[in-house]
Amino acid sequence: MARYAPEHKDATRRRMIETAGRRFKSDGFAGSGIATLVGDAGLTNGAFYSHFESKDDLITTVVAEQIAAQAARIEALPVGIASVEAFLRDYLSAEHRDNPADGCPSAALLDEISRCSEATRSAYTDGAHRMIQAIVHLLDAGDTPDAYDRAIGLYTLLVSSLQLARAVNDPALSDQILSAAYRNAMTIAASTTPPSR
Amino acid sequence: MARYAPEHKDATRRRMIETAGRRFKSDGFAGSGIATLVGDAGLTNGAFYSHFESKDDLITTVVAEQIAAQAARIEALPVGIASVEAFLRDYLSAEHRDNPADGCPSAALLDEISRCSEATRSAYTDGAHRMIQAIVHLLDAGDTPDAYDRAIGLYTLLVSSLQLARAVNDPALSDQILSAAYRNAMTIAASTTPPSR
DNA sequence: TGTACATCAGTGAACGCGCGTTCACTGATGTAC
DNA sequence: TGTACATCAGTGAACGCGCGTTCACTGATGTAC
Repeated sequence: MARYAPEHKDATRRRMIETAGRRFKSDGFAGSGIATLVGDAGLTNGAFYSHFESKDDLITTVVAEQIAAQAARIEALPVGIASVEAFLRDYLSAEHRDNPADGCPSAALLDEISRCSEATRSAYTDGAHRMIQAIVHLLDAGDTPDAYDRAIGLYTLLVSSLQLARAVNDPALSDQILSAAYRNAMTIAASTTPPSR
Repeated sequence: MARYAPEHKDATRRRMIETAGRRFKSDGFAGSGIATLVGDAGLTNGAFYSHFESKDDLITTVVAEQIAAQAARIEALPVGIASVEAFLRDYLSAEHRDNPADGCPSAALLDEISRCSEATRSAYTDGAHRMIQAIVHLLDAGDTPDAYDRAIGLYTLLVSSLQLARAVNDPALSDQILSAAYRNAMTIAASTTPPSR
């Protein structure tokens, strides 16, 4: 009865979500047109609307997917300060700064999200809760209000440091922002539990 | 010879820069069209190009103006930890969160700036240097590398906390983000110099 | 003081273009007989 | 095994619209005489 195996259309949809994630993180939501998004996935214009209701539907789907992936990455880390250090080095690397398409969705898109639809903001909010929870666990400081505050602080400090390092034109300042962020993040991470070194 | 006093056109230009600053901070660069920008200043479409070369020229002008104003606000603060505290409370207030048009340009626009022209990024970079310098002075911790790192940390922590508080849909989480930012900012501000309370 | 003129800030219609979205269609495939 | 058919993922042209930008113009004003 069905022409293609049921996985076929699903695979195309997943490919769209993946390539759109990369495109949005490089060019922003407003800067990414349907023709480009669909072309990235090797399709043409009209195919879009058999996969998504609208551009906003794609944005919401991509935001949910991207932030969940980022949270999952943190959940997969071993607990403890050594692991935090390794994560910070990776997050605050020049490579991450120079490749937004492969990187953290919050750093690339956070201030655009506040201008998005309620559906998109809800998707982001769910992801933010999960992300904060994951950082609390990573810090291994118990489920205390203080641990929450520090987790939120790490989250925001990292996101904005990457944004600022990407915004400025001066390579020396950009590098300094990344290394300052590392030290400040360690200060916050260790502001109750002392670092292991 | 001249029809109007020379201040007349200058005043219109300044009005455009001011209203465009507010509009950009609410709706983003991409989300603000020329017709709207010019309408905000009480003009019609065609008047735009006798004041600015292009939309990008306006963006660059506005970014330079906005970040300089923000830096000037910090430069005007009295030095010391009590002053830092007062500034943090103001920056991290619900009012600032809920009124992006009146607020900090970095919080509203930082991740869009990395996608702007080199001219705009240069304007922002100049402002960022000045801002960091102003925070170093405000912290009154000497011109040491450590003071620089802490100043950068405060800058990024504040910006992203406001962004995150604006992005999330959940009022309780949003409030928590602001109060967490206050504590973490104080931790960074005081990470060498202890707070006065 | 009154009139003709030059200036030029601002008007508003028009330009080509790319946007998000729609839709009649194509053609590769699995199924039925 | 071979042929006719139904399915439906994907095509590509077209839609109205708002974008950034251009330009011929208007009309309020200060100056010249």
